[in-house]
Amino acid sequence: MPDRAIRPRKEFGKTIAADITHRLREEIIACGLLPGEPLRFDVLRERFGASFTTLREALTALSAEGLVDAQEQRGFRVAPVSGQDLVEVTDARVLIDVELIRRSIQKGDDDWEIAVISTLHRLKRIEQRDPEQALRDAEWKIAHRQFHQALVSACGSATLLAIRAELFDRAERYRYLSANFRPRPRDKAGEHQAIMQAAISRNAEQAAELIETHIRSTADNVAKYAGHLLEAG
Amino acid sequence: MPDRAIRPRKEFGKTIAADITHRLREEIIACGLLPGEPLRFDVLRERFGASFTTLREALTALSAEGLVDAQEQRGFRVAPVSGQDLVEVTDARVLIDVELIRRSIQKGDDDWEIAVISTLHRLKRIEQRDPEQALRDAEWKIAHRQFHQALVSACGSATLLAIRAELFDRAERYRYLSANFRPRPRDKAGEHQAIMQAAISRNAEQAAELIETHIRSTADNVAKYAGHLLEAG
DNA sequence: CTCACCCTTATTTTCGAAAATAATATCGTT
DNA sequence: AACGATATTATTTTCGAAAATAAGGGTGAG
Repeated sequence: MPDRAIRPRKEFGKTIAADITHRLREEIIACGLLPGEPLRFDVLRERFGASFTTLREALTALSAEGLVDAQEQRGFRVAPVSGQDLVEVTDARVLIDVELIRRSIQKGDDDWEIAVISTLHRLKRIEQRDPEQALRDAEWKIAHRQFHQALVSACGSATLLAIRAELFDRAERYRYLSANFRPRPRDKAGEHQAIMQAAISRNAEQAAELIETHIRSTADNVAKYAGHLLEAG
Repeated sequence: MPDRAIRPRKEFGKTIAADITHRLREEIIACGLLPGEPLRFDVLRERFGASFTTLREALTALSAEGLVDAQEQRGFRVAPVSGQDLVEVTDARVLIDVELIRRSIQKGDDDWEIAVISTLHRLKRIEQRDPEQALRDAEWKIAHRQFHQALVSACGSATLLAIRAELFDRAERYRYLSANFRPRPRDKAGEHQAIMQAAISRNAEQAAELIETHIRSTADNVAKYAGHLLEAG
């Protein structure tokens, strides 16, 4: 494996640019890079071991996703957060997720049901197995994302799924941002269970209602306990 | 104006990359670059007079907008078209535009009404003034875009407006693609007039219905008269 | 004749130097 | 001291050469 020696870092994607895009996205979502923080090339160059132009390509891609803010001739910075933005992202997510879960419930086949059930199962196992938080969080967040992804995966529109994925990422960043300030959520396990049951029993109206409540209550929680972070910038 | 001599091409945006992104977007939408066509750097370099990396940045941005297809290690090509994609874009547009026009009707102030009325007025003037087609088309398309933009501009969500704009561009490309094959549309002027009236009189339900019909009938027309172009790619 | 392999060519991808621009500090004038 | 103009520094942006990768072509073994 001589490649490994020559170019150690290329875990995701075939090109370095795609890899860096992926790593930067993860860091921004997890607030390892804080909202509003300037993204200077010198710093990024050292941190990610890539050249100006490769970094520039990654930042341009993330700019289109709404995670990075490009200020022409004055560089890039992590996209700032705000109460207004949180409201917009939440509203857009409700609009799209509600529609997509309706379509998935209408079109979903056996494989879809299996995906919904198994991703929820994994999520619950993680919640039960390890009441610790540190290790749990990363794994839980992946499982959580996959469950919600599975719910809408049968909607039939790659276009809307791509838009949904971007909005999910933007919302996830707010959850990370507020994670240290808000208490553990009330009964998320119960909510997920109810959503799964409504979906599998093909009760579109109930599933739509539950999803909307789920998304909005999470956002409300963020706003309630991290409101002080949303207007400073 | 010494800048002009040193760097002739920078009409849009402050950076060359932003300018090229803009010009490439226009050409792809207008099908000056055809769906599926490979975008080789040698060719683009000569055509746009920019370097590899600058072009790469532009292509990356357009890739995120769905107008360019990035194939890792194998370059870029104009995003292909298909019947499935047309259906998805149309569906997504209906979902979002219908919602945004409802919100605009609820929130729109005097300035919004003025924008709707005046953009429609301009559109009608162009239609009446110059029954020629060649010159009309470019101008008409701009006015048409601005009218539809005005209708939803008061919705209050920059997030959803950005998503809407991307979908509009993708749909516009299909209209260009089919322009040479389909007859002049039936009564677009009448449809626009009706939409404006419903909006101004704050009849949200009627406006929503008219917009949906408007979007779907345009897409149907494209599929009907340019169907043969949609599966070759 | 077919297929796998290596070699050659075409193309993309990455890099760091150099140019362009913005930010900051310095200085002279009022 | 306050202000504006100018020089200095910091940072971004652009470029084309060089490295990496894919595509194409030919050769020989089976």
